[in-house]
Amino acid sequence: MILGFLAEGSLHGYELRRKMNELYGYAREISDGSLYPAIQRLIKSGAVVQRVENGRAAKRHTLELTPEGRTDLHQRLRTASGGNVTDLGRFMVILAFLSQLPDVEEQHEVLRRRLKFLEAPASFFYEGGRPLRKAEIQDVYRQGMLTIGKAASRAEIAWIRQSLGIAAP
Amino acid sequence: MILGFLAEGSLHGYELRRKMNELYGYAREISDGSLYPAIQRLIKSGAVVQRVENGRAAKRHTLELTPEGRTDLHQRLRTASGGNVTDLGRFMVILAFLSQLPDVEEQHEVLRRRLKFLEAPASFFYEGGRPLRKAEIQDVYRQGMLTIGKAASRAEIAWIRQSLGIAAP
DNA sequence: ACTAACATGTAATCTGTTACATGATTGA
DNA sequence: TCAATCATGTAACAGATTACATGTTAGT
Repeated sequence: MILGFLAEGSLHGYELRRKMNELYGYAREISDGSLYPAIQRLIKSGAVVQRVENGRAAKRHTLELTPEGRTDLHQRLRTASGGNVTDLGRFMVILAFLSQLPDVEEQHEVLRRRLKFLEAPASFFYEGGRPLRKAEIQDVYRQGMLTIGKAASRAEIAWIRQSLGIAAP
Repeated sequence: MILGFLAEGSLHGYELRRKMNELYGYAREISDGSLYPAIQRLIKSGAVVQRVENGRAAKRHTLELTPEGRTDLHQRLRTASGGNVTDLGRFMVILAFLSQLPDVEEQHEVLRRRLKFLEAPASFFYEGGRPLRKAEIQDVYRQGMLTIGKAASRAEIAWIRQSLGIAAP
């Protein structure tokens, strides 16, 4: 997220935190204690440079992405896998910055990985390795989980197919 | 999750991990290094007791929920808030065990908190504190985020309203 | 004068991740 | 006999959370 937002333009930490909280805060609030150490790690790795602005009385550290930082971002987007693809919240973060990947074919490759996950038979509950279907579950809230998951999945599959230019089967 | 699964019956760690991975593994894989220390913390807090089974050659520790553990689970479900309500993945875990709450009115109160969140105007991107609508966003993938989010939200609102016995507005 | 928002950090503690470490059982 | 699965843990390291710590600016 830090690399993604900085790829759109230089920011200082406070603005960055606000944007990060808007994008992801519904899932997990970004606190000072996690943001500033994360920025320091990126500075240490050479992905970000910090310039202290003198224009204001209050010290204000403008953060700028280096060419290495941009390469790092591209690599992270290109190789998105695991939870970054299967968890909706984390995939949304990938989606928010996917346009930063210069090659459209690489963008589509990421979408295809998400599509593959969505199209695989899945449940939250299994019996002998086999995903349980709604009719096999007694609990109303667990039935609801499948109802909700199915609706979300259908909508997303339709959108991805359309984005990739694939006809609905 | 540990308290929830143990509320349905005693299990040993390995089975517990499998069930946890089925329910939540799409988002984050449960590893031994996080599960076993978590179990030890629950034993220390008195929520869980461990009985070593002698029936098998391989040592097998059956985990059982104590009455205090059950009270703990109920309290966690009853007071679910923040990310546990706003993050879909975490809310799903709440939903999976919500029937464990003895009072139906308390179950509904949790659903109402989720409904309130879903019905509030929200986006992933804001301008001057105001959520941006799809038409105001240029990036196709960010438009997709809103498309997906809206569809998922609509389906979930409909299901919760139906569960609560509220007519569609 | 006071409050909210702006602005940046550190310290102690807790938790998660990854790799290591061990051993039994079951089926090919 | 070999591999997969069952079964339980620890150790080193990385990262997150919470509280602490400080100071400015703009509006009422």
